[in-house]
Amino acid sequence: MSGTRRDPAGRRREIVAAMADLMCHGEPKITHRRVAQHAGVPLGSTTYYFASLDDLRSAALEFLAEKVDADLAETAELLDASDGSPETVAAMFHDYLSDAERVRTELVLYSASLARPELAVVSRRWFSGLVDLLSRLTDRRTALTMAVFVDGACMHAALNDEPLDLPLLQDLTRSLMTGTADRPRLRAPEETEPRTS
Amino acid sequence: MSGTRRDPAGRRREIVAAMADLMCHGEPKITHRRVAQHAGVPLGSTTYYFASLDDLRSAALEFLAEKVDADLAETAELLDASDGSPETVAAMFHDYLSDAERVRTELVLYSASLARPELAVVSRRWFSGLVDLLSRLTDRRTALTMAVFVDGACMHAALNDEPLDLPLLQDLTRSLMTGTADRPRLRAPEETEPRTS
Amino acid sequence: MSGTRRDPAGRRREIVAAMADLMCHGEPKITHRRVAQHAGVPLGSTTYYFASLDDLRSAALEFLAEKVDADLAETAELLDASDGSPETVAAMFHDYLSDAERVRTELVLYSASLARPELAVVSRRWFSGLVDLLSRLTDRRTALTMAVFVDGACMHAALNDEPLDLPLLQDLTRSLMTGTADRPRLRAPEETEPRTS
Amino acid sequence: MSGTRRDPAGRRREIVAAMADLMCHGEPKITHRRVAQHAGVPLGSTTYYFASLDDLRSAALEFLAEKVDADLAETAELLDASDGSPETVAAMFHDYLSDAERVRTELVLYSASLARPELAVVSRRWFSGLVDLLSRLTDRRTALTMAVFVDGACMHAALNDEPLDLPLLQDLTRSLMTGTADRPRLRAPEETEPRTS
DNA sequence: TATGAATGAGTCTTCATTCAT
DNA sequence: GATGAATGAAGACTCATTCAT
Repeated sequence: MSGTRRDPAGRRREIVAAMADLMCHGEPKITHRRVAQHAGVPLGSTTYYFASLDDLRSAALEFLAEKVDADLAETAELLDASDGSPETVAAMFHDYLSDAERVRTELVLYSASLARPELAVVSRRWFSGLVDLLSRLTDRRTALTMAVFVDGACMHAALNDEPLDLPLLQDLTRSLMTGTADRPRLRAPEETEPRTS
Repeated sequence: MSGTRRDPAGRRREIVAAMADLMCHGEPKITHRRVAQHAGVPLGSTTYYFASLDDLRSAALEFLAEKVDADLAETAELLDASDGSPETVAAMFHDYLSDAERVRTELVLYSASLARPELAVVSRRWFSGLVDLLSRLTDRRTALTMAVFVDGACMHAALNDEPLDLPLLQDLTRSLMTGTADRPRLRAPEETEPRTS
Repeated sequence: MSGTRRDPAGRRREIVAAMADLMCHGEPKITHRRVAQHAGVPLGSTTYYFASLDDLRSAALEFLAEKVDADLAETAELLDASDGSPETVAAMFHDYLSDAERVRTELVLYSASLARPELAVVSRRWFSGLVDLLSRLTDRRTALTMAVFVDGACMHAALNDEPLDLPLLQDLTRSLMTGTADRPRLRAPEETEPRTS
Repeated sequence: MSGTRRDPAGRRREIVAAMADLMCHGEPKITHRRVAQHAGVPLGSTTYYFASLDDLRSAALEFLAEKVDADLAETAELLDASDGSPETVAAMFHDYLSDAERVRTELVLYSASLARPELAVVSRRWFSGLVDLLSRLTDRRTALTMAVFVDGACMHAALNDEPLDLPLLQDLTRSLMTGTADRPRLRAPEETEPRTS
């Protein structure tokens, strides 16, 4: 009955989580009232725990960054327990991209960096964390390439509400990790139009 | 009488461009006054030409979409005039990613899509336009893969204020387009700790 | 019917005057709403014309300072047209102190200087203006003394809602300006208690 | 257990003193938090000891009034122990006016009276106390005149952060108490522009 | 047509006050 | 008895929008 009240840390976290959630859903007009309502706390609480709405926003972004770190760590474990084959990696990518929430989080983090340069640090941490992770499987340069691709796949997933299909991811990882594609892909520009020449 | 005045269409466009510019720079609080100031027009103009701020915002996004289309068309021409080799394509990517403004525009368009689903159409148009473009060079599936990578590279460029380096882009395009990498990249997990040599 | 509206300067002045009036009456809690109500204008007007409540307060103090200057100038004219005798000066003091509004204004100006050192300039201008004025009648040192006394008399009048009585003012001016009192005033401390010793 | 705690009366007094101090320094926005911080006590204490902020404010003004009374009493003693000569009185005035804190206190008390008529009682008590005091040295009417002057000198000191110079005070007290100035001070208006000499 | 004065709705923020602990 | 978490009322301030000119 009273467990909920008088739990400063918990309440604070609830508010932050609510703000983060709204941000990840692209809410265009986030106000104290909206956050309070979403968190199920009275208006005053949002201002009691945070000196300004901007502070709350910062806390939420930090919160998201931690979530990203946690995801990264979790993925690292899975990776270590796996065989590290392109197929497995592709499957993990697919799983990752299937989590709409997570995918949006990344987009939010990225676009927030635009307006607030100090946030770029967080986004870059995510990115370099991913590169580090992939470096366990391949050389650093390829890991970087793969990470860039994953970012693009995130955008794509955020935009289409579904991840790229698994076979494509498999092809890509195989191609990048082994340097061997299953078939030649070059096509001359002319080829596009004419059939019979 | 001076030529600058009495050009309704021009003034309207100035306002739209100002709004678009502010949006691309991540301005957090865009108001009529801010846009008017940025465009160098009186406050009243912004409300005279647009029924609401939201209308103006929509016009700006349309404006950006057109810009994207124009970029796409321009790139298409360049591509047609080129030899279509992976190196050339990589160079074009590099050029494209070097334009910070453009790269930001894409990120803005993407994150705006999050908040306003109707915009996802615009973003998807950009993406499929890119795929169509690349399809002139390779099969549709590879083109899709490349487009995803370009999106990722855009995010990366927006975040780091500089594009990925050209060699990496070259490796990637070559790898995807020819299915041939210059060297094997797979590294077995075991390899990290050599057993018997 | 429309003369009142669309008169920016006039409306601005109304608001300033309302604020000044409230300040002079020692209103403890001056808010936008209170000023708006007192000036008979809508709430928005008070924020439209002044970037902040503090700006409005500053404008009001400037307004009061101008009023003080005007009073000073007016008094100067009266003084020039007078015979400059102590009696006349005393009478003018009495008139001055009889204006409750004016007397309060001075107190407000003084106490505002406490909280906002930049206002001390205004208060000092009033004071030195008074000294200059009195310097036309007597030496500067005596003028200073008289000005200090007038300040004290202002405080007294503000506190008691009525000026010091005329005879006292006459005695004082005569005493200071001529250096001649009508009777000796020294009384030995012992004299207070014992009658017969 | 350390002696500092468990001293309700002492803590109460600390809070009151902190409030009084803030008031005397012209703090524009006095809140519970501000007082608590200034007094070095927890926020709760300020509401625990005083039913409302207004109560606390009243207590502080009472506190200041007592301080004024104490000053008055102390001055009375000094006066009784002195020779009561104008020079001595002037020196005492000078001492009094040299205490910036005290001088501000009076101004605060006066201006507070404006907003809260019930405080005028306190201010008048100070003033009549001063008159009583000076009445031990001279007739009541002159004492009143001197008290008014001292009030003016307080304003002047508060505004300039330093008291009037001693010689001026000496001249004034001598002039008022003996009715004898060291030199004639009248200057005829004509004198400004000499006619025929 | 074009502009800026005008206004009130809505937001952030502060804070007196209450009250669980 | 003391304290700080908690909250809603209230104020400063912003600004979209309206409208007189």
